[in-house]
Amino acid sequence: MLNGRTPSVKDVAAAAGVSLGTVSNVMNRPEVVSTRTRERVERAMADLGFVRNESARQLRAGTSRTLAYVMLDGTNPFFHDVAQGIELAAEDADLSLFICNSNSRSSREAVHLDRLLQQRVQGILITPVDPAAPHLDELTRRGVPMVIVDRVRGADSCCSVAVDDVLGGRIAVEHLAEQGHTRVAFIGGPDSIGQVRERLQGAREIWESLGRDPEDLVYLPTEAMTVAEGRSAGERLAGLPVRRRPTAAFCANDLLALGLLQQSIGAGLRVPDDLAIVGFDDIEFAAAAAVPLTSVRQPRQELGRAAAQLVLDEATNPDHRHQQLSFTPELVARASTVNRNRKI
Amino acid sequence: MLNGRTPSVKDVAAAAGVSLGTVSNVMNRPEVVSTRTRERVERAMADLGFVRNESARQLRAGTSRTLAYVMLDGTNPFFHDVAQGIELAAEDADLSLFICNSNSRSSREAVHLDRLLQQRVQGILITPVDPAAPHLDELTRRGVPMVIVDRVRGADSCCSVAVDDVLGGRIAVEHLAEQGHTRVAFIGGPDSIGQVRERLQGAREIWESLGRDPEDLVYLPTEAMTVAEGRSAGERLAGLPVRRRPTAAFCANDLLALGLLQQSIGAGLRVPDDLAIVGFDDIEFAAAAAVPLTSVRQPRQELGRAAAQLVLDEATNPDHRHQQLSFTPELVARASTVNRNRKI
DNA sequence: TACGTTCTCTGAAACATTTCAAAGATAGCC
DNA sequence: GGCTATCTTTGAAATGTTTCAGAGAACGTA
Repeated sequence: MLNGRTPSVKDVAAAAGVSLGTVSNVMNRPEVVSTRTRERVERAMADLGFVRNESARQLRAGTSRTLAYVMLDGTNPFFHDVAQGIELAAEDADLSLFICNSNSRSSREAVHLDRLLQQRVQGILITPVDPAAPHLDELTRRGVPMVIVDRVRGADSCCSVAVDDVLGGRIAVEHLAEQGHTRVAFIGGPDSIGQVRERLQGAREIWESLGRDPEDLVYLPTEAMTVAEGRSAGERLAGLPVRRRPTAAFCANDLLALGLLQQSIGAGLRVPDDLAIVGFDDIEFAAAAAVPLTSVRQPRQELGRAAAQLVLDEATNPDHRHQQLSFTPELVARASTVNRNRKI
Repeated sequence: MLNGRTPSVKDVAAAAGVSLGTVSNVMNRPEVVSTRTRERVERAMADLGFVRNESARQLRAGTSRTLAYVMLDGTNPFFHDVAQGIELAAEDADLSLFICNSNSRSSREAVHLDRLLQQRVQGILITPVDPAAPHLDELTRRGVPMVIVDRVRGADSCCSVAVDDVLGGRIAVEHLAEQGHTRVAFIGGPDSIGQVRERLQGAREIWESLGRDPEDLVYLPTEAMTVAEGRSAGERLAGLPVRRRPTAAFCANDLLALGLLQQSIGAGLRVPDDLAIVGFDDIEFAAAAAVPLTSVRQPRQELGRAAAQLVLDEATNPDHRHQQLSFTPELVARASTVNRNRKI
């Protein structure tokens, strides 16, 4: 009767001598079926090796059991930590998580979103290439719950979860100023990235409020936020005339900072004595660097978890209101800025 | 007529004044429909904002458009590179990739597999916690194409893709011997992990074939393959009496090596002069470490790509034969073992 | 005009599940 | 035994797509 097919509820029903509806009840409302019947059905399922067909379930029920996260850059561990936070929240809600990676390409992002729409996922979490991209509006227009992660978006068109990047920039540079540095580099880019702009803004704000000369906060733009770009920024830094050369650098993320650190040590500089370095994100490899990296910590997992909760609220709560959650970053001082052998 | 529902083929058909079948043809066999009609249908789709319901498609067509990868450890960038390779191959075949993370927990792995079975994915790629786990047999018994990545499995029960770990162990230790080291540590564990055993075996083989005393190859077992365990192994290493203390360490992966590197430098050792270090995997952060890490490179993306091709072959080719692909690892020598200021 | 070919299009059946009104069984009570 | 209330089970309808046999139209040819 089965001839090789994978068994369906119908087969289970036949084997257990009950109707389709009863088998469905055993799966979805076990409390309404008598213990005896339930056991017989469960037995039949096990014997036949029945596995529920999720497509059919979803088609009829109209609702999927998955969330999706479209991450921006798979090579940055930061996003994996965010994903891990989402995964934990999804697990609690008994949902699966679909992880996609746009690799900073807007076209790839659009392809992923289209497919997720086809899958009718319950909600989409995304760290977009460009928060203003029209394909994001498309989602909200369709009514798909969406939360922007680690970016913000104008108006209250959707929920978002981020860290106060201006504050992050302030505390990083404040820390460097406290360590006695009078000329500081800001490394990051391209400045189409909102975070870069805001971290720089925070850096400038605190710098000026400390009464320092704006000229002494040197902006070294990069093409991307990668280790390789960090190294190249290090070379440019080394190329500056000594009088103009900063004694400390604030990098817009940890990958840049690690690249800078590597290049500097390779060039014979002592960190932090010749060059102090602050990163951003506090990824695991920051602490594990040979000179452990001072960094502005974002609560990565917490970010993901909060985002997941917002998207679930939007999906299930009829009087959901969009929120823009902002977390507070925190400075983690390590050896790349603080020299233990020197009293400050 | 739509009252808020998301539009279906039926709505498109009505709007374009054609039948259901024609709309379906426009999507799946555009060549059989006349240009005029096709354009009218496409117009209607765009106007209504039609998005195909993947569940219904899959239910009827009986086949999904997704592959899945169950990775072992989301904190190790190695697996993300493998995933990236799979993703590229999937993209070529116009499939989506579902990435799950078992976090080295067998129970979590089983949950993911069960869900993937429900989704009727086309094939499963997996780096299993335990290649002998019965829930893997279950998959093959059900006829779901499966490929083991970075592990091997007895017999020819399924395809697998891996690197020759014994060889990897040999070339790592051979390199250290060439650099003049006469006492070497092997750091890795637990030895329930096949890789650890094989890399150690390779190390021992070459060591003995070079006529060295087995006593001089010191095995320092670890609890896990993490940065933290690498640091702790460093402490144990430092605790050995000087006469017994190795001057070089071969770590079973790069995370261990990075931890060891960090601990060693923190303790004032010079790398490689006081301690040379070789890692395994050649993750991106290996090259980016402050003392760039010598490592045994696995072709990570290639591994993923090959695995995806095997699983697709199994899914589509009726006379598919299981294969055990083995890639050749390659030593990448960097500053953690080779001192530029010293002639060898 | 009649006929065969080729090109388009149609509409009903099938996929595996959930849902729900209603039927049936069981038990308690007078 | 008859009645009601409660607990179980049933079976048909519905979900949105693909498939496919066959109906129609258009066209060239004899």
